[in-house]
Order: sequence, then structure tokens, then C-alpha cells
Amino acid sequence: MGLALCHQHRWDLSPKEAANLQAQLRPLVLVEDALPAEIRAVAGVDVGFEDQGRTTRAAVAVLEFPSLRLTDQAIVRQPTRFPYVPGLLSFRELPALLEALERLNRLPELILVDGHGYAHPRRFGIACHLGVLTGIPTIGVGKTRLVGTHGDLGEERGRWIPLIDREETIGAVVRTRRGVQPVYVSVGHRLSLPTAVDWVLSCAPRYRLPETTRQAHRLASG
DNA sequence: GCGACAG
DNA sequence: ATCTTGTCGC
Repeated sequence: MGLALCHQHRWDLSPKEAANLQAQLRPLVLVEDALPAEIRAVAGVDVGFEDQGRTTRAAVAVLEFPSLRLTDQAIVRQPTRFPYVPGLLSFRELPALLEALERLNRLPELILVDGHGYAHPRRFGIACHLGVLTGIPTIGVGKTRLVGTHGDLGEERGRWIPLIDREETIGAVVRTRRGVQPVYVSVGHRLSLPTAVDWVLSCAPRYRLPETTRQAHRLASG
């Protein structure tokens, strides 16, 4: 609560004001590699809902890298105060997620977010928003597409092709596992797209979704 | 006006 | 996201 992590700006905004704030914060996103030399704590964050959506449950799972062993976790419940609006997901999920991060014993050096980063209509998805507010490198890992188009992706694990929107590469469609739907990876903050893809593949050695995301999802829902 | 639309 | 049973395939 006391950490400068939480009240970076107001959260009680109208959808219109929220979109304006995204445009204002977008220039703060860094899409070049600026990560710590050694990364030993990678976190996954996810949100689930209870009481027909009235309660938001945010979870953070910290895994040691490269063992991918769970070393720390936090779960926070808050009344839901913003509706789901495509393009404004961060205003619905970040308040609870930030409080969960503050409850960790130690902050992670990298965070994989359940949702897009730069692959967003205004190039400021939830992964970018979380990165800018915390200063921690972040990666957006989406299960489905929000914007952008792409060609055919090879079947072999590790293959990836660019996700394009308005003539610009905004992310990558990545095959983390053969025979299943690919995931959509995009830069959140403080790293490049190739680096983001590498990290996602390193964190998803066996299943479609990264272990970080799987653990966070288990805490937020399952 | 019509279709698309992260979680 | 959430509400929910069975079913197909490795």
C-alpha cells in the first residue's frame, strides 16, 4: 500500500478518460532490451472473478528461473470496479494486480502477463501498462488475438511469425507446443520482441502456456 | 450501417 | 472471465 507502486494515477475513470490516459502513458513504453543481467525470479500474473463478476481475484506466482519452481505467491480480492471493455482491460485488472505484487516478499525481475502488451489498438495493452507503472520488464502473452493479422505458422515448437497491424509488427504468433493453438506474444516494457519470444519459450517448455501463467491462473481461478 | 472485439 | 457434460485423441 505504501509503495509508490500503487497510486501512480487515478483508477476511477470513464472508458473515455481511460483511453485518453493510455495515449498519455504510451510514450513511456520502452521496446528495447533493458533487463537485469541475471534474472532469477520470473512472475506470472492472472485475474479471476467470483460472485458473478462482483469480486476480482488477482494472483501473482513467482518462479525461480530456470528451474521454474514456485518460490512465492500472493492472492488479493477486491470489489470489481470497471467493466470489461476490449482495449481497456488494464483498468479492470491492474488495481488488484498491483496490490498483489506489493504483497510479495521480493519483486520479480520479469513478469509475464495474461493479456497483450504492444499488440493493442493503441499499442498500450495491460502488459505495457503494468510495466510502465512498476518499471519492471513485462511480456504480454495472449491466448487469442485482439488486433493484427498473420500468415501460416509452422507446426514445430519454437516457430513464430510476426503479428502485423497497420503495416507494423506489433507482436509474434508463437508455437509453444506442437498440435495446439499458438499464443500471441508482444512486448510489454523494457525488452525487444525477439527477447520476449525467447523468454516465453523458455518459460513454456511443455505446455501451451508458460508455467508462470499456469501457476498464476491456478491461484486466481482453479 | 456492419462486423470485430485481450480477459 | 464465468456458467457447465461429455467427448475425442495422444
